[in-house]
Amino acid sequence: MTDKTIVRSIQMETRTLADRVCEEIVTAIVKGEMPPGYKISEPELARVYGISRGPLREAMRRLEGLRLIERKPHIGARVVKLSANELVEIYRVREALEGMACRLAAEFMTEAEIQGLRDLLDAHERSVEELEGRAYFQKEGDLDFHFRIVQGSKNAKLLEILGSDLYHLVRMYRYQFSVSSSRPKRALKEHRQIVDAIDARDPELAELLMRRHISAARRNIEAKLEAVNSTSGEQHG
Amino acid sequence: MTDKTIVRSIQMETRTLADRVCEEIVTAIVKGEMPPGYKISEPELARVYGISRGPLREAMRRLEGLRLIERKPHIGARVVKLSANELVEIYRVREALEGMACRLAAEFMTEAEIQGLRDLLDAHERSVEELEGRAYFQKEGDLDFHFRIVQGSKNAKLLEILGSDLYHLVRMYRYQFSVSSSRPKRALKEHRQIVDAIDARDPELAELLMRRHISAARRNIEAKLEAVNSTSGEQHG
DNA sequence: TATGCCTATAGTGTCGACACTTTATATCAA
DNA sequence: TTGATATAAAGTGTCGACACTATAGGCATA
Repeated sequence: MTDKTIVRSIQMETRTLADRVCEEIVTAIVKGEMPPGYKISEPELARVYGISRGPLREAMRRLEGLRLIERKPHIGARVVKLSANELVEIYRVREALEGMACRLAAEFMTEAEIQGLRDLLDAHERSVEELEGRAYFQKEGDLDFHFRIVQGSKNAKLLEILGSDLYHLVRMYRYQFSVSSSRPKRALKEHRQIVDAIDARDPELAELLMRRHISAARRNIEAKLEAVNSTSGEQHG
Repeated sequence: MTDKTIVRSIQMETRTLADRVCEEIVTAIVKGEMPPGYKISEPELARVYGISRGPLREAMRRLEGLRLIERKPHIGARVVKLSANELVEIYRVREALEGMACRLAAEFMTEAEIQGLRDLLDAHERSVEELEGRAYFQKEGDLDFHFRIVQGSKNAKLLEILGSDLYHLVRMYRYQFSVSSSRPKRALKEHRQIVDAIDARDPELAELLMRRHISAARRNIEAKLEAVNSTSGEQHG
C-alpha cells in the first residue's frame, strides 16, 4: 500500500476517454435525453463530446454490450426501443435472477447489511407517508433496495448481469414511461416481508417472496399495457 | 423479397472485419488455443489476423462484453481465468435462469420442438451406450439440450444472456478442464424427466427438475474441486 | 404522373501514425 | 551485492484521413 498504489487508484479514477463518454451516454439514454429510436451519428456525437471517432466507437461497442443501443453494419446505431413484450421478458429474468439472489442473501448477507436494508425501508416509509400514497421514491429507491439484496448474495455474476445489464433497461423504461409503482404501500410491505425472511435466514421463503414480488410487478405492467392496448384499440377505429 | 433482399442477406453474411475476427477469437479462447491468463498483444494479434488495430480493438471490446477477456486501462487485455468460485457462481445463475426457461418452455414450446428434444436424447442414449458409461457426448450435446430448452422458452432476453454470455464460459471451462459429466446415464435420465414435464405442460415441475439437475451438476463440481484442493493441499508440503 | 436509374452526399469501416503510459533494462550509488 | 534511478523499448490510447457503402434527391423515360 505505497504511493504507487495511490497513484494507481487515482489513475483508475481518471479512466480512459471511451469509458467516461460511455458513462455519459448511458445516463443520457436512461434519462431520455437520447430518446429510444434516436439515430446516433458518430461524427456528430464525437463533436459533441469533443473526442475522436475512435474512442466513441469503443464506447458504442460497450453500449451495445449493455443492450442500450443496437448497431447494424454499414447502417448505424440507434437507441434501443423497448417493446412491451421485451419489458415483460426482462421481468421474467429478474424474477429468476433476483429470486436466486434473495435466496443467497438469506445465507450470506451480514447483519449490518440487513440493518441497512431496514433503515432504507424506514426511509421509504417516511417518503410514502409524506407523499400520501403514490410515492416518487420507487423510481430509484426501489432499485436501490433490490440492488442491495443482489449485493448481499455475494455472487459477482448475479451482480454483474443484474447491475450491468438489466437495471439500466429498467431505469430507462421508468424514465421513459415515468412509471412509478402504482402500489407503493403494498410494495413496501412486501419489501419488509422479504427482509424478515432474510433476517430469519430462511432461503426458500426469501426466494419465494422475492419472486412473488417481482411477478406481481410484472403482472401489474402487463395489465397496464393491456389497458393501453385496448383503449388504443378503441381509439383505433 | 426481391434481389435487394438477397443481396442484403449475403452482405449480412460477409460481416464486418471486427465481427469475423471476434468470432475467431471466441473459438480460439473456448478451445484453449489462447489459454486463460494469456496476455493479448494488440499489434501481434492484428498481424496474425491481417487486420489493423482498429477493428481488432472493437472485437476485443465485444469479447470484454462476453466476459471472455479482461481489460485494464494502459495495461492490456488477458484471457479470463475462471476460478472455482466463479464457476460455481455461474452454475447458480444457470440454475435460476434455466429453471425459469424450463418453466416457460413447458408453456410455450411447440410439439415439434418437444419431439426434436426427444430425438436428441435418443441420439445421446445411443452415444452413451456405445461409449459404455463415461460418454463424450456431454461436451457439446449437453449444452445443445439446454440451449434448445432456452429457445423453447420463447424469451429472447433469456436466450441472449445464456447463449451470449454464460455458455461461452461453460464451454471454455469444459475444454480447459476436459470435464465431461461423470454421470452421463443419470444426466440422461434427468433430461428425460425434464422433457416429460415439459410435454405434460407442467411448468412448476419442469422448473423444479431443471433446477435440481443443474444444482446437482454444481454440487458435483464443488465436490471435485474440493477433492482437488485437498489433494493439492497434501502435495503442497 | 409514376417509376426506375443515376448521381451526390452523408456516414460507417478501416487504416496508419503519433502521444503518453507502462515495463524492462542498464547504470550508478550505497 | 543490493537498491534505486534513469533510460529505452514495447504497448495502449487517441487522432485524422481515406475507401467503400447506404441513403436521398434529381433526372430521364415509360
